[in-house]
Amino acid sequence: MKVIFMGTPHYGAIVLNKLIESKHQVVAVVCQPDKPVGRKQILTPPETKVIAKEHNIPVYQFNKIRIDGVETLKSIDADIMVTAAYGQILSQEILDITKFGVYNVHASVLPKYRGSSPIQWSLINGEKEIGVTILKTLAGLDNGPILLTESMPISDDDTVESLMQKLGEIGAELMVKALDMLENGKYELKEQNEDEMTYFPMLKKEKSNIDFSKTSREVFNFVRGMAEWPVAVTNVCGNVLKVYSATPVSYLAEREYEAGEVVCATSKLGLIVKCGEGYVRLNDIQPQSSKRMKDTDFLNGKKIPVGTKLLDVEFN
RNA sequence: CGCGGGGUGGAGCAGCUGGCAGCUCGUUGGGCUCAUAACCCAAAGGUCACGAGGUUCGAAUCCCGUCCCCGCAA
Repeated sequence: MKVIFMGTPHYGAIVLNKLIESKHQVVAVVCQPDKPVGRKQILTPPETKVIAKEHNIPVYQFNKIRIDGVETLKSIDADIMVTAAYGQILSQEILDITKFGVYNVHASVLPKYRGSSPIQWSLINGEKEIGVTILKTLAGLDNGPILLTESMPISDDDTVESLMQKLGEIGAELMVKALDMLENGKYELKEQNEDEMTYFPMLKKEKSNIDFSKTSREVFNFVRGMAEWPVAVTNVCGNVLKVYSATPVSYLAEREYEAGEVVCATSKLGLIVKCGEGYVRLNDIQPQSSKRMKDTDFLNGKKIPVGTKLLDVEFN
């Protein structure tokens, strides 16, 4: 089949690579415009664009696809459109352009975890399983009928990054399979059960404060779910501390501590904080105006008194 | 010229109202302990980002220029 691929970041790139390897033909790649990255604001092309160029596939980058993309897409001779983390909402007009319409790879077992950050939310909520769904895109949000689903367990070692990689690979295979099925006409679309639907919004920086009144396990999950972006934060003596990793630890405290109080801060043991239940060690952190480092390194240069209360960071 | 922080032994930092380069950790060697997230002793390791720059009797510290790193904002 002739496929128009729409996707932007790494997760999409995994799928794109697989499609290119398959017997199907990727006739065009659509991705978000190049974005200025970093302090230097260097224009950086999305990963999918780079791959497309390597394979001499035409690339299209629309500012607003529903407005400036329609005519172009219509002019491309394709059977189907495939989306994988594209980053823009498609209009009904676009959904109708190709014979088979649009199919999407979503990183959850729908109808659970609709929304843009299923991997992150699955981690934050402490799910034991996650998966990939191939669905037909309708006008609504991740609500189309399901073609294929595959689930996999989440382990304590998993991070947003590792899951993205694994799910990207699973999703890539499923998508190729889906294209085969569609081409052969042997497939069945199953409507989603709206009663079982759950939806989670985009993550926000304003909601990145760690709530230490939760259990150490919940803090651990929150931190790893946020680790890629926007990164969990807490306020240490007036300074923002980004936390990339917090692991539950057992600790013998000399006295009772409140949730959010520093229980131990030595360069041997690390930075240990009391939670609503149990303790966590903030072992991979980034102090304000500084680089990412281990807690033990941080404590070599900075002394934090035991009993210091970690507060919320205020965002303006 | 978006705003701000910073470049000091392997790591993280202090020193910056000029005057012998310091702290915590790591490393190496030795000691103690049934044992340790423990402790004791000793050692190695730095042209203080760069500039045959400026000021000075003297600069890590003050001035000038350059480069690099980081946070915020996007």
